[in-house]
Amino acid sequence: MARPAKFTEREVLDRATDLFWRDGCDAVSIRDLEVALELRAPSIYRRFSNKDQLIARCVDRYVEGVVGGRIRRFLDDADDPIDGLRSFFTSALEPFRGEDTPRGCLLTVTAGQAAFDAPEIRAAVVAGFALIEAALRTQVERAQAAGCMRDDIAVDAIASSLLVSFQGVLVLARSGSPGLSASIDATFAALAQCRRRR
Amino acid sequence: MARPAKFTEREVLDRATDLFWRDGCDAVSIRDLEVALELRAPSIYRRFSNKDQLIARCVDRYVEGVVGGRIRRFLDDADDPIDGLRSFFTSALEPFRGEDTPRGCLLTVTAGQAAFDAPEIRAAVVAGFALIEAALRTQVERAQAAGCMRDDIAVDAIASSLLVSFQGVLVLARSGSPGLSASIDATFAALAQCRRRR
DNA sequence: GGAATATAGTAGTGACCGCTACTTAACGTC
DNA sequence: GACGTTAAGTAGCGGTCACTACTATATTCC
Repeated sequence: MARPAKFTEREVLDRATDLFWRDGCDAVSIRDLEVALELRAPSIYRRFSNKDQLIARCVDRYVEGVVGGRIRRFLDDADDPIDGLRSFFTSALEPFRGEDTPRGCLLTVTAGQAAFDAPEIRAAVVAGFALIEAALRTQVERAQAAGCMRDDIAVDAIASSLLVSFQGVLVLARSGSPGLSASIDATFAALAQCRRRR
Repeated sequence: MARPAKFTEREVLDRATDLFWRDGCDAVSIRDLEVALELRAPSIYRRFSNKDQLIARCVDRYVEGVVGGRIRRFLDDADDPIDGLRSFFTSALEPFRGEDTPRGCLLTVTAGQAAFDAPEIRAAVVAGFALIEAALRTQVERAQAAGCMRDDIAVDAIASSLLVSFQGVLVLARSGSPGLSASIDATFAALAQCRRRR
C-alpha cells in the first residue's frame, strides 16, 4: 500500500550502532550516517525524530546485542563462574573483527561525551550499566555458592566493584595500555577464596 | 621591550584547564575559551599553535596540578597506606567546589573523546595514567611492607588493577551511579592482608 | 619623540553541523 | 490509469566550528 522501505529498522539501527560504537557518538555526523545507512538525512529523520533519539535507540540495541551477547556467552553459559567472569573481562581486550585495536565499550565512551547530557541517552547508558552489574552479581553468587570466591564481602559490593573494574579496563584498553591482562588476573586473584584453617 | 601580556601562561592554562575539565575537551569551543580566558582567538592561537596543542598543555597542567596534588595529599602524606589509597579514591566522588556533581577526571573523559586521536593529547593522557599508576605502586609497596596488604599478588599487578578500578570509579561517578563507596570498600577489602595461620 | 617589538583585537574565511521544506519514486487499491 | 500512502531524495537553511589576514595598542630602547 506504499513504497517499501530500503532497510528494516533493525538493519538501520545495526549499521548506525556500529558507527557510533567505532567512532563515538559525538564524532558521528548526520553526513557520516547518510553514507553508512545508505539513506539521506530526511529519511533518517523521518524514522528517528532527531540525533539524540537515534543514539539512544542505538545504545539500547548495543546493550541488547553486544552486551547481552557477551553476558550469555561468557557468563550464563560458563562452566566455571570465575573463568566465565575472567573471559567476560578479557573479551573486551580483543581487537574487534579486522580492526587493530579493541573497540572499548559504547557505554563507557558515551558516558564521557557531550551526548550523555541528553536524558534519553543517559537513561539508556545507565540501564546498560545496570544490566552488566546484575549479570555480574548473578555470577558472583554462583561463584560464592561453588566455594571458589570469598564470601566475606557482600555480593552487591563485589558486583559493583567488578562493574567498576570492567569500566576501567575499557577506558585503559582504548589508550593501548599494556598489562591489562595481568591487572584482570590480580582483580580475580584478590577475590579468590582465601585458604582458611579447617 | 614590548606590550605586556594580560595574563601569564600559567593563568591562561589554569583557566583553560578548568574549562576542559568541567565540560570535556570536545565540548569546549574556541568561542568558549575566548570568554573564559578574556582573550580573542588570535591571541590564543599565537600562544598555542592550535586547539590540540592547547589541550595537550592543559592535560599536562592537570596532571601536574590536580593529579599531582591528590597524590601528594592523599598518598605521599598518608599515615596509613590503605587509608591513603582509599581517600585517594573517594576524593574523586566528592563534588567539585560549589558544583553539585563530581567532575570526574580529565584523563578518563579525554580518553573517550575525539581529541584523544591527536597524538600529543594521547601522549599527555597516557603519561597521566602512568603517573597515577606509579604513585599507586609506591603506596602498594608501602602497604605490603607494613603488613596490611596481601603480598601474594605482584605489586605491579595490584597497582595496575587499582588504576583500572580508579578509572572505572571515575566513569561511573559521572553517571551518578550510587553505591560507589561500597564498591571501593570491596576493592580494598579484597586486597587486605588475609589472616593466616602462624 | 621615533623605531622596534611583542601583545591584543577586528572582522572575517571556508567548512561542517543538525535539521527541514519540498519534490520524486514505488507500492497496493479501485 | 488515477489515487492514497509511505518511503527516499534534492537542495539548502541558519548556525557554529577551528582558524587567520590584518590592524591597533602598549611597552622599552635610543
